[in-house]
Amino acid sequence: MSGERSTASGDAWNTMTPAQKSLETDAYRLAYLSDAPVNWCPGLGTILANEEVTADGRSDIGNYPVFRRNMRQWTMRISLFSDRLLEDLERLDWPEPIKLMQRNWIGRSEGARVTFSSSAGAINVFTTRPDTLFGATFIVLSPEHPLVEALSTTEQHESVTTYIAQASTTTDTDRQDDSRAKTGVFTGSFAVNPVTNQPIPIWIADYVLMGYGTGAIMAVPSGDQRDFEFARQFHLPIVATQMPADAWFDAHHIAPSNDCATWPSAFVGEGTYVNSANDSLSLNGQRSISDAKSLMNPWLSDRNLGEATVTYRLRDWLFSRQRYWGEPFPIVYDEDGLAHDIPESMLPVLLPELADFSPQSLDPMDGTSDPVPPLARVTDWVTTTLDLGDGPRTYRREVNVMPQWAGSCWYELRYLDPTNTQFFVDPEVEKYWMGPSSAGHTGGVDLYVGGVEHAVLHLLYARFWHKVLHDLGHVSSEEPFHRLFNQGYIQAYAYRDDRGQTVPAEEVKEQDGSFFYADEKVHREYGKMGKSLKNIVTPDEMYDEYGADTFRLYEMAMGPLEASRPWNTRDVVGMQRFLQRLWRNVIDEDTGLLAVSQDAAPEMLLRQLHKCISGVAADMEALRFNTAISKLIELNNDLTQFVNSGHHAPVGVITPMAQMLSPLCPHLAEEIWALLGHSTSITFEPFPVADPHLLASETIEIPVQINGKVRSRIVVAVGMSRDDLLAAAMADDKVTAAIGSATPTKTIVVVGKLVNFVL
RNA sequence: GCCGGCGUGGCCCAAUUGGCAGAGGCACCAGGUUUAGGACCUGGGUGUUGUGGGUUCGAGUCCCACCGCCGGCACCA
Repeated sequence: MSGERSTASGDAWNTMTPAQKSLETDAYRLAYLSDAPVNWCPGLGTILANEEVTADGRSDIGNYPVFRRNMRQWTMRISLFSDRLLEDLERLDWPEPIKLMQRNWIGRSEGARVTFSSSAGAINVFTTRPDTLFGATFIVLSPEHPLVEALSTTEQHESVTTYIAQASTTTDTDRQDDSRAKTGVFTGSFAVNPVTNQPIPIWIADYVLMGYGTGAIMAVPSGDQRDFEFARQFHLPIVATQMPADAWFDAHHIAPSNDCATWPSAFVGEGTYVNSANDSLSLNGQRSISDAKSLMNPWLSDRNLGEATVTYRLRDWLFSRQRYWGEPFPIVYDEDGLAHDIPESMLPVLLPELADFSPQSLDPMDGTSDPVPPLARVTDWVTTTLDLGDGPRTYRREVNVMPQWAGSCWYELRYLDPTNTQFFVDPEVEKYWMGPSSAGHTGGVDLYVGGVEHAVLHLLYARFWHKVLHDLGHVSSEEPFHRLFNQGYIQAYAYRDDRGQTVPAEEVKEQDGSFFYADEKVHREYGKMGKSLKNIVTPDEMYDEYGADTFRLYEMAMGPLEASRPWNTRDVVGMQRFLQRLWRNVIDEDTGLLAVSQDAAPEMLLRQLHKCISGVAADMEALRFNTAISKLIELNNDLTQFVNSGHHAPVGVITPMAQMLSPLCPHLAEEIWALLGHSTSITFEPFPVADPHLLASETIEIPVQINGKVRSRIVVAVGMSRDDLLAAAMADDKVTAAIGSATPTKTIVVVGKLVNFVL
């Protein structure tokens, strides 16, 4: 392959104007200027990426309304990576739910593009069910579809215009309310169904979205519930192409019939094909969808009427923001408006210093306002004179900035080599830390702990970015984060007033089981701690009152890392008490001096220590910090009893304790370490190793059950054989009393665990 | 509506993965002590493991159905 390609227009490259050339190359760029519908959020004063807009059409941050507007903006061609982003999920050690969320967001859908002819030219539709084409009895276009105007007949023009206007003011929330009745209007024109050659009416309706597929569908009411509802609503023909199984008819309490007039709903599933034949193609009698598709698709492509194709839900990434805080684009425009990238020697482009960098304040509800980036106000920065190779000329700087995600797409790489002035990361350094560990391994950071809320934001963007860097040869790894661990949410009570507004949770007072905010009664709910619910407890408050070690310990101890769990400030004190007990075991509070003993610890305490080491080591490995902490508290409680009975804490116990505690409460552990006389940081000390001899005990208590209920316990030697264990159990008084004269029908002996007699 | 996660003492949570329901923290109770009245010491476990079935000698754990809470997606052709 030479890499040569023809231009989109077919013109020869050297005959094209700079503007035409720029347009041509932009079609291949990963970052390109696009004039397309964007998400305009006046409440934030900026546009947003699709991923930053919630399902009900509001901003992910701040919960402001978002409006669809056409604007010229920088866009990243992430959609080009759809398949790789999807496939490589298989190779990642990530929680299944996150993978699923990314799969859903990418939304790969296999189907076919089918061409219908019409008076206004070809109409392309996307369908996942080309096998049902014989049942396509009408076409539905999105109200925003470019052919709508040309297809509207004179008689229908007025109702079409009215409908379009109405659809444009319908909010996304209303449009997605599936309990809403189907709406739509007839355009007056007809298209030809390519397999039946029959004219079918062309309608417009807002249940067809311009942003997905081609913005046009072939409606098969017998096989699609939405199309079915629409056909019933507007009395359009419904033709069955598959005969449902008898069970389907039974479930709907109707007699089997391929006359859809009696059907209560569309049929989706495998069924024998009917009514699906023309002179050169017959699906009749076929039983599987995939077989029918494999007959239909070649028939269509042989006649240039369609082809198998793949559609994605993932759209390109809207990359401009109208804010001050963000990386400026290294782009300037010449007097013709053409974009030029700033050469490496002139990088980085720095933000100008501003006294006022606040975003413009706009009415959050006014979708007609325009975004004005703060940088546009800095006229002497915007206009600049540069020599880009053809002498000093005046240029206009790009005034949009990059979104916050731009930096989080590669910070993990920069962390590897933060002082390097030649490369963003030295290739050897990247290879060492993040390179693939074996053939087929994706590479990436070994463990990444983060919240689920980044599932289709940061975690998708960073993967895309990393693949671009990989393709360009800058990194050896194919993925940024090989293993992902999702910590749970911290949850807390939140309160709303009668208008549905959240009120600051810390100012709410409880009285007789009801809750009040400034004398107004409010309603309690429960959810993720965060700004939107105004139920945040800031770490700063915790540091002030309890210190960072206590705060850290509490957060780790309150439950499994991956579980969401409620914050409870009054529980925090427990961790502080633990640290204080530990401190008093090491330090004489009256003198402030170290009070540890060089004497060997008694065997009992040593055994407890090594049991603790063994357990904590395993817990740490599995990220079970909550159980690790409980084991350390247990050991410290044992130590407390020893100290309170007139001893000093043995240094042989305190030293490994400090080492184990260092990752959990680093400040206190470091302090103890220094007091023990060490001159280097505890951070670099190894984790203690348990002594197997001190872990093994000589005897063990075994429960003895009669019919599965514990009736006695016997103490036996560790490793006692099956026969001896059974004999020991039968010799127990309580057991013989319980069995009496009966003969056990069955005896279960699990060595080292239990004995069970079934009577 | 669909998908995922979770339901264990008053509360947050453990339970060696099918084997004695209880490790740790909060709260509570009793006693002790004190310069300690939200930070001391000692002792105390308060239960139909969400509900109903099933498998098993044995179920918090596995299977089925349902209920509740949390999160995600939702006219995606």
